[in-house]
Amino acid sequence: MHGPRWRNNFEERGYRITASRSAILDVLSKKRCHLTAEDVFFEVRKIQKGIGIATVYRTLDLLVQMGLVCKFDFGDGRARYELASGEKGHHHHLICRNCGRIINYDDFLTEETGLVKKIEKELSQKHSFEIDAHQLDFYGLCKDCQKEVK
Amino acid sequence: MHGPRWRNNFEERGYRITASRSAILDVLSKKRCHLTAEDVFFEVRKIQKGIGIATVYRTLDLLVQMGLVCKFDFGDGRARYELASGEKGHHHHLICRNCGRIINYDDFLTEETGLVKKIEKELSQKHSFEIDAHQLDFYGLCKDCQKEVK
DNA sequence: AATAATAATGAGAACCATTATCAAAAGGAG
DNA sequence: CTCCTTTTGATAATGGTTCTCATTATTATT
Repeated sequence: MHGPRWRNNFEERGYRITASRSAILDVLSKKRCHLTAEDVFFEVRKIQKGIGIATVYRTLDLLVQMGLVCKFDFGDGRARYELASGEKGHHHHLICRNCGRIINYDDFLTEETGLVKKIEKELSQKHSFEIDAHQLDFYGLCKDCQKEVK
Repeated sequence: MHGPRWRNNFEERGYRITASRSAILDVLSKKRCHLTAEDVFFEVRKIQKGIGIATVYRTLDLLVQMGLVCKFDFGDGRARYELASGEKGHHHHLICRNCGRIINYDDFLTEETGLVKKIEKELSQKHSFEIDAHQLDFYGLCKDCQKEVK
C-alpha cells in the first residue's frame, strides 16, 4: 500500500489529502492489525499532535467507503479497522471469546477462495445480491483462557 | 428445539426456569432469525406483560453462555440473536451494507463443513486454540439497493 | 405451611463507543 | 488577497448495553 494509488483515489473524488488523513493511513499501514478507533487515535497523536477523535472516526469512515480500509466487528462493542490489503494480504481471524484476543490466519486460502467463489456465484444469482466481501472467522478459547474458564 | 433438553441444561447449572426465560426462548424459537434485543423485547412483551429490557439482555446473555443461542454482530451497532439450531439449522448470512437487510442462506453446507473442519483442525493445533464456532458471512448490496447507491 | 436463604426481576441511572453540531481553520480557485 | 468549499477540534448528543439496588419470586429448611 504505497502512496500513488490512494492519492489518485482521493483526487478523483475531490477529497483533500490532509496531514491528518495521511497520518492515519500511515498508522494503518505500519501497525497492520485490527486496530480500534482509539488505537489509531493514540498512534496518530504521536505524529499529528492536535488531532481529535472525531477526525479519526470521520477519516476511517471515509477510507472504508473508498474501499481502502476494512471495518470489522467481533462483538466486543468496538469496531476494528485494517488496511484492505488485496489478494496477498487476505486473511481471517480467530477470536477468543473470553479475553478478546484476535489472531490472524491465512491458511487454506486457495481452497477457501475456491469455495467462496462458488458460493458467491450461487448466492448473487439466487438473491440478486451484489457481493463485495466475505468474512470467515472462528470463535473459541485461546491457549491462556482454556484453563481459566474451565 | 423442544423443552426437555434446555430444561435439563438449566437445572444442571442451578438456573431457575422462570416465566420470562421460557417466554424468551419461545420467541426465539418461533421467529427464527437474527433478532435484536429490542425485537425480542417487543415480542416477549406480548406474552410477559411487565418484562423489562434488562431481563431480556440478561437472559440472552445467559443463553449465549449456555450455548443455546448465538450472538452476531453485523456492524450496525446492535447485536443479533438466534437460537443455536445445531447441524440441521446451520446457516450463514448475506448482509446488505446499505439497508442492513439480512438474508439467510444454507447452500454448499457440505463443502463448507469439509473446509471448515480442515481449517479448524489446522488452526487449533497451530495456535492451541479451542474453536467452538465459525461464521461465514457475505457483505454487499441487495437487489433494491443496487440501483439506489449507484 | 412458615420462614430463611438465594436467585431473578424491573426501573432507571450509568457507561461508552460512535455521531452530530457548529464555529473556526485550512486549502484551492481566480 | 478574497471568496468559497472542505476539513477540523471540541463538545454535546445518541443509542445500545450494562450496572445498581431495592423488591419480588423461587427453592430449601424447619
